[in-house]
Order: sequence, then structure tokens, then C-alpha cells
Amino acid sequence: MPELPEVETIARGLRPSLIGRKIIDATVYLAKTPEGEWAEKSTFEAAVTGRVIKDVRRRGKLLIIYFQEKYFQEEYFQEEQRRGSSGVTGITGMAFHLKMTGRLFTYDEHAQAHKHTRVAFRLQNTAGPQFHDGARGTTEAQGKEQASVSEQSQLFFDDARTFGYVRLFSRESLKHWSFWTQLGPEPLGISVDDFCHRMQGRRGMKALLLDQHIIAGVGNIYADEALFSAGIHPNTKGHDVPRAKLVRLHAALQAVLLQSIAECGSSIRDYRDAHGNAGAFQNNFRVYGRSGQTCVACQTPLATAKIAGRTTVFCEHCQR
DNA sequence: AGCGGGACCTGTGGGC
DNA sequence: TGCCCACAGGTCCCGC
Repeated sequence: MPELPEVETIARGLRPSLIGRKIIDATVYLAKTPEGEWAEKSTFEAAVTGRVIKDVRRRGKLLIIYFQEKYFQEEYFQEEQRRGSSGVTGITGMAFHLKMTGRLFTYDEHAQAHKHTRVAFRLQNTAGPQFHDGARGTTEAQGKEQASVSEQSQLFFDDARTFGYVRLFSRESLKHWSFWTQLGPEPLGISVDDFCHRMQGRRGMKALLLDQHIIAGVGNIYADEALFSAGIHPNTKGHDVPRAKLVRLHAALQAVLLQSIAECGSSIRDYRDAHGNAGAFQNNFRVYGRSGQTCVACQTPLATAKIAGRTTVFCEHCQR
């Protein structure tokens, strides 16, 4: 379920507890969870070890952890030299796709991996002078002393249904990751003109909204909610929708996404934010999950159909 | 070209 | 209580 607002909420929650932390080591519990050119268990584990987290961001439904780059870090250079040319140089971050049931939680250092833990990262709080410019004189002994007193924590990637993945990337490898290169623009940043242009395809409106190449980050929940809000039938072909209605949809989509982010996302079954808290936007659903109930606007019973491969709930009276 | 359907998964919940 | 099965859904892929 994590769609744009949920992933955004997770990123915001993780950011303060991850930035500046160093990955002490990682354990891959499910071999298929890492993808891409550094997917093999021991390669993945070696490749993330020693990285310092620079930032946590979102792109579409992807949650991205950026690492500090090696040329800013003498320590990195030494570590990569020690590893030799094992093909793990140049890595700039890792991208998580949570799919339906993926979760990213931070825990204290004593937490144990459990049934659904797919990858676990042990983290060390590296806050200290050795990471400031011109302070590379820190000795190994000082480093060890700091490590022993600094706080440790863990980041777990849990995923009951195992559809989720994590992928290490370098600047170069991103160019060859087609999902990344073909990802459409962010719905919260797209202009009205670009949005209308992109939504004028031959396919049905729901299929267009769900297509990550056209716009990134919209899933079943927010597609249904935005279409209801704009009064558009999910099966209407994009090129048959008048521009005025596409303009309304652009505003409706942004409004529903922003409101959901403000309420920390929607919690249906699995979804929890980085602190294990449920979101509240599910209380604002007007069509999603309301099959058979009446339309909040006209009291007509809501219709349910399989559209673009998804269960779709809509109002036949309000959406045309 | 676009759409439907299958595959990938497992926890949940309704029906009996 | 317990069993069976449909269902949930993001993405890719295949075939019509």
C-alpha cells in the first residue's frame, strides 16, 4: 500500500534518525530482496558496510537513502582500498521499493530480526569531529573509543509478502535502471500544462494515473480518490476528457496527496510510518474501500469494478 | 497499442 | 474451531 504520501511520511520519519549514521554492517535474510548489480548477499553486505548516510528522500514510491560520497571521506577511500576492486566503488545510495507490505523501521541495538525481516542494517551514530572538514587527524584509537560510547541502532527492512526490494546504485548504474530512468514527474511538482498533456493518452484515466511512467507515485487509493474528487469516470479515455476537467484533476490529485501527507498517510492493515505509527488519512476516504456504501455527495450506492487490473470504486452519478 | 490476465507472495477474513 | 478460498496490490511480462 505505501503510495506517495506513505513513502513521504516514512522518509520524513527516518531522516532525523538516519542522517549522519554509519552502517556498521548489514545482514541479508532473504536473498531475493536485494536487486541489481550488487544484489548477491555477500556483495551487498560488503558494499553497504562503512557507508555514512547523507540523506533520506522519496522519488515516486521509492524511498532513497543517499550515502556520503567517498571523496569527501578519507575513511571511505581506505575502506574501498581495503576491499580491493570488488566492484563496490562508486555506490551513491540505495533505493527501497516497499510494494505492498514493505516497512522500514529503526530499532534499538538489541532488537532481533524476526520472521519478516529481509535486510537488517546495524548503525552507529558517527556525530563527532572526525566528520568535519579538515579533521581527518582522528586516530584509530580515538575512533574506537568513540564507537564504544556512541549510540547504536538498527534499520530493518521488513516485508511479509516479499514483493519489495532494495537496490544499490551508483550514478552510472542509475542510467541503466529502466524503472528509474522512465519514472514520470512528481505529481506535486508537475505543471498543469504538463499534467494535461500527459493525461491525454488513449487509455482510460485510471490506467493513466497508475502508470508510473506518466506520473510517479500514484497508486490505487489516490487514483480513485482523485478521480472522484474531479468527477471523472475511471474508464474515460484520457483524450476524451475536456481540459477543464484535467485541470480539476491536477488540483484534486495534489490536494488529496497533500492532505494525506499532512495526516501521515493512510493505514490499511500493514502500513506504519518509521516510528510504527498509523496514518489517519484512511478516515477521509470518499470512495476507496467504500464498495456498496453510498456516495458522500449524492447518496447513490457506489459502484465497484475491475479497472486497469485494480478494484475500483466510484460513483456512476458523480463521475462521468 | 492497449488491455486483460497471470505471476510473484502471504496474511487476513468471510463463508460454511 | 477449523478449513478453504478469494482477496489485497505494484510491477513486469505475455498473448490477444
